Amino acid sequence: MDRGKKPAGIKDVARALGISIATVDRAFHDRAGVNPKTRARVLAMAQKLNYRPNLAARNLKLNRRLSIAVYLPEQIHSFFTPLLEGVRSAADSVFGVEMDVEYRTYPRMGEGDLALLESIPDGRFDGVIFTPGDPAKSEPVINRLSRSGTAMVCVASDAPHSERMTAVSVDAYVSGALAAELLGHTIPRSGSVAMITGELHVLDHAEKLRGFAANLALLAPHLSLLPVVESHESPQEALRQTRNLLKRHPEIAGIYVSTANSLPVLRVLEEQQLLGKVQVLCTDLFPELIPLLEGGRILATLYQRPFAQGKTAFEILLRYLVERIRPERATRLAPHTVFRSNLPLFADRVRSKARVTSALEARGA
Amino acid sequence: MDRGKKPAGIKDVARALGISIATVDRAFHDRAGVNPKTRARVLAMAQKLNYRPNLAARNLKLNRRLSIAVYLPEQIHSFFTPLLEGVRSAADSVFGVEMDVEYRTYPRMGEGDLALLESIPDGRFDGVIFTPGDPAKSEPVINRLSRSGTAMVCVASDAPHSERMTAVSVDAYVSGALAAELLGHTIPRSGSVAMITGELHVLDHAEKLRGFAANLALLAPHLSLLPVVESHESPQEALRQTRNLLKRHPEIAGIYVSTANSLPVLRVLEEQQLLGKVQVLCTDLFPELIPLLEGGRILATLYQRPFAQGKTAFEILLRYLVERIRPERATRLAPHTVFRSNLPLFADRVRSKARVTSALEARGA
DNA sequence: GTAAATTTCGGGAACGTACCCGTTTTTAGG
DNA sequence: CCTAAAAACGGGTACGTTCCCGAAATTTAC
Repeated sequence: MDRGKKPAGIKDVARALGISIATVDRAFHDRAGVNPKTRARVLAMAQKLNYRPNLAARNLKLNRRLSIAVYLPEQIHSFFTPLLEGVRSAADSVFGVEMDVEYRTYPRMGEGDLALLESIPDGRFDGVIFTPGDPAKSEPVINRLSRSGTAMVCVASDAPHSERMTAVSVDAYVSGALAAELLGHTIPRSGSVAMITGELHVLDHAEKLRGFAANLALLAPHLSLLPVVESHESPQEALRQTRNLLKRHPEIAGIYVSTANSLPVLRVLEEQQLLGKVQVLCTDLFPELIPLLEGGRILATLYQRPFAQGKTAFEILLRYLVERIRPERATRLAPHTVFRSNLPLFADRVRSKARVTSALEARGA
Repeated sequence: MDRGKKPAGIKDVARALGISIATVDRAFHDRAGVNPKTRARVLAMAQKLNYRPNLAARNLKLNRRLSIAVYLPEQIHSFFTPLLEGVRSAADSVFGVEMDVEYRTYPRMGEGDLALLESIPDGRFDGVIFTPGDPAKSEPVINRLSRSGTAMVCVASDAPHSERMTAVSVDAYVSGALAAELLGHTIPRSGSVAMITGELHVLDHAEKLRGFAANLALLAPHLSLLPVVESHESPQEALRQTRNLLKRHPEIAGIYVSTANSLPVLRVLEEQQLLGKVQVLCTDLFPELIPLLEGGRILATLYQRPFAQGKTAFEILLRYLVERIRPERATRLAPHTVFRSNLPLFADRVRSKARVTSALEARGA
């Protein structure tokens, strides 16, 4: 069906003024070689006739191809797989823009990401979506590429002091704050709570701690915060530290695990028969967590919506590349609080774990 | 920047086989007049050369224009304004597809929506996004338009027994379930809770009740559910009913208001000095709710994410119109649980209330 | 005043695809 | 084996835009 009068094209404007198409084109694009008066007349007529450039024709003629790189870690699988799917989903639903997307992965954050970024020559890509492992060390590369005109988009993590164009992530402070408020609401009597995190020198984790501590004091004054436990994302370390924590504070009323690596902590709680007695808040969602939520063994998990992060990052990047609309310095998504009752809405996507392939791919769109 | 080798075009395939472009085109489109063997060779070569149709060229040649209607109520303002913004946002970020979008609004659900739909001639639009007021009464129009080839997309509400293509809304059952679980977690002692809804013959509200009742029994057996209160979306009725409720059950421990029209209920609670003592859960987010959440007077609100609903609905519709990808029968979004601590992430969008204009608009994209 | 330099403009090709129309090849029928 | 009909295929144009190149108009220089 193609009802609806088509808006005026460049040749309609030319005909209305009795001038050539070439001149109208020059006027529209502020190119040299057109009399200022003529230009004014053209613009006025364009306005009057409601001129709309036919983007299909423009793209065809210009034949511009966007070149985009997506470099992500494979670990943590349950997080970066859906994130990548989000990027793909957004990339797949682009029509009318020719582009090549190069997907690459590396084992885990901090292992090879820097080398991968550094291998990008100036001007090779129009945009790069990536997760900065060590923000400080990444800065030089990010700045170099940014200055060479490559739009750098951080996702899941951030390098705020670099010259990246924008960053998409979940608001970490709010995650921490939410955890504090939830524990405050669900632990009626006074008691003490603990936070188990990954590495505090990772910005996100530090932010979560800030949010947690501040809001615990504010919204749950009956709860006291024990010293933070850093697991350094190591299962052994997490096991040891958690056992230590529980030995020294057997009366603990709540635990907030602010990293997705929560399984070791949960195992210790399980073996000490504390699951269900201690209020536990986790981070992110993966298959092992589902039965625990369903059984009410843990209160909730703060889902960082990797799919939405990937999708959003790509949309923002594309919008900039096509329309030169500069995004905000950062986009902070709201985490989803997943309880037992709303779990079914999230569990489906998590259960179907697609594999991350390290292949080099390209697609047109 | 336009690095990246362009994929094979139709003429590359033709040249590789030593045949004409026209024949390749016929083969690709299953048109008559091509030898089956030739067709097979063409398809094989296309595969081998990684043929990708240039959508810009195709669109230019076909010159198809999509015609889309978006018919929404103005009331409830705080909900449908962002919903419309979501639609607009999605429509604005479409490149390479020429389309006309006709936005129209009517005062409130049930007032004029049916007439508006009925006024659409067969084949006038490729797709329609709308909110069915009375599902049963809307069915005939929806079916007529659907059969005539118009993709009908329900948003915010649904007409599940009609032949609409798909529907986008928040999962109402889960909303109710979530409310039950939250009250269960935050009310430690046994007590009774009430649900105040709009109209139970509206599918959404009935679903919320189902979810609430079922999960209250399951997850919060210490709470008993009082008879449901129907406010019929009338402020006077809501005031009267709420006063009545509180008089008969002064010991009430929690209230779940499952309609966005929660202000009358809150006013009664305020005047009886119960705000902060009774756990209150609301629905949706509007300016008046913000200070109440900030002050901890109400526990949380179940935000139905109108912006996301609008955006999603448009994306799904466009995807179908362009790529003929049929969506699921329905898309159920997860409501956001907005507490005091994560309120800032939502409050901004709510505070800036853009006006809904009833103008007829068109835009190219 | 004329020639040269400069500005302003128009003609026309090309981007990759779809499709009309005319030409060639194959098949059927006697 | 010839003819006619049908099937298979190729040439060429158009979609709306961009942009090169050359022509025309205008300004500048002497």
